[in-house]
Amino acid sequence: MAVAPLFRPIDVAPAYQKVADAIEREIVNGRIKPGDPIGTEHDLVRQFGVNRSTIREGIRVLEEGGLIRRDSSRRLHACLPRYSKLASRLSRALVLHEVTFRELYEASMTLEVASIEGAVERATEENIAELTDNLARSEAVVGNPAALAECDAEFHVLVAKASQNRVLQLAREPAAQLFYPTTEMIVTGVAEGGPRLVAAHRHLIDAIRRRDREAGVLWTRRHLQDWRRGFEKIANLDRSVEHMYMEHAQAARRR
Amino acid sequence: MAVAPLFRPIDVAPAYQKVADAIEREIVNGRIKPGDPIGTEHDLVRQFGVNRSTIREGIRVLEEGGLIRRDSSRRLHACLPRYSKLASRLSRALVLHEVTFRELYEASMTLEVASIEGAVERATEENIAELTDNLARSEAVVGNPAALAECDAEFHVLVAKASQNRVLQLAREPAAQLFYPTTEMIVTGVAEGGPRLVAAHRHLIDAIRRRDREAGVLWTRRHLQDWRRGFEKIANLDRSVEHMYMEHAQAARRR
DNA sequence: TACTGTCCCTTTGTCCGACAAAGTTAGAGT
DNA sequence: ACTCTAACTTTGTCGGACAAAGGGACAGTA
Repeated sequence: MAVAPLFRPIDVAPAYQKVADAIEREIVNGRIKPGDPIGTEHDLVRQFGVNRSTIREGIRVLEEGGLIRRDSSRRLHACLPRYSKLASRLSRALVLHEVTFRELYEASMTLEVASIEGAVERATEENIAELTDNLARSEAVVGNPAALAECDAEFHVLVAKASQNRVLQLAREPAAQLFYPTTEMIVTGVAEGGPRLVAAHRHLIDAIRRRDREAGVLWTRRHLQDWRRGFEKIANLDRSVEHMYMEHAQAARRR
Repeated sequence: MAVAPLFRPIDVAPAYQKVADAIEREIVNGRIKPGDPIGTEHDLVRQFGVNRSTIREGIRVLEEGGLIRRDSSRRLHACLPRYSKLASRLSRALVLHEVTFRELYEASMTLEVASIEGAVERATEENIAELTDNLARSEAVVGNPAALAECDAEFHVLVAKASQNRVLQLAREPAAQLFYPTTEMIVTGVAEGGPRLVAAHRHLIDAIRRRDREAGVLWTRRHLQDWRRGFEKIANLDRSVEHMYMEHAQAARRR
């Protein structure tokens, strides 16, 4: 029998962690604003009184977390974590957890419907212009699966943006990133896939413009069901997301 | 006019980045399985042929990304990125982007309803047992706002888990983490808040047990509307999520 | 047998000093 | 006012060093 727990484990974070935490605190609580320069490594050495190696380890942590970046000249400054970078972390996690396309499909059905509802309600003229521009570019590349898949991904990002809800925008992204590569495969394999995809986008923009919620939801559902039907022609919905998809995510993260 | 592109930009990533990428690739494509040891820093020095400082910077990157961890004896091994850790990154990003409680509320309404729908459809006996256990603990601490808020957060995690949809589980978490601190404030400030919260949970478990989708959705909506009413008594829904909430996220991440 | 204390080896966290490459700044020259 | 060059600074990497903590083996003790 173990003794009754009398003490909690004490917290002795290593120095590099403390450095990272200290800088993170300043950024998160707003004393350092996005864009503000953090000093040079040498500055930080002086301020924290630790070795440059230690500082550098701390910096790596923050850089990976997206809280600081190095600009063109490699100087450090604070920045707002980019959704797409965070989302690709999540996508990676989903791959490692071997989620199935069925889970992806189900969750996306919810998330994309919520996006379109928000977009129908609150899209601005500028949002609609962006969507229209995207549609024009999609129509131009309807015969090119890779380019069309990219346009499709962008289209749905724009819809989410038009919803003016950043929580939703962020929540849908990881699943959407995993969809992207399959879209290319489907458009390649299913002859009428490309035109149907573009037609759905047209109807969605139209629904947003007319503030027609029913139509928006309907066409989002159809659009996703199209994806599903196409997917089931080439693979099983219960298969787990494959490792190959990570290439895309990795490339995207680097940007 | 630019000359025809003859060369692709060559990859000049720093060495620590290449180290991190190389290890990441092995983990993501499955050659290193979660739990497998990575070897000591010295091993990696030998394998990659770079200095230990460089290896360590690469390790920090992977550690922060959640792909590798150090066990009790500080040895490195691969691991599955934990949802809660990733989610707290996202929560932090949402705070920095100054999202409003309205966005949080709207997105959660969608995500929590989807969770309960999944749970009603697919909850296992074990899921229900966990929820019931949570309910019992909630009832025991109904007079203690902090403890009750924690139980509430856990309850909704369990509902999402019962949906058997890990994409949904992950998508809802960031928003949920930002809710948590307000729940405590509300239960503290609104007298009947605690009992109503527990009652809603009871109805939700009941709906799951009876596979009654309508009831599940209804009570989830009510539960969230209760939160909203409570929140509006103490603050404006259009206020941005405050920096103070990061303390919670930070503490959670450390675990 | 079960527990304790000890010695040794490994590993990590941190430090120091160094240097090449790339970027920045200031000054010279036109 | 503009360009070119020569310092100077900063980053990325390296080699080597050491204290502290963990793990293992081994002996001593109750």
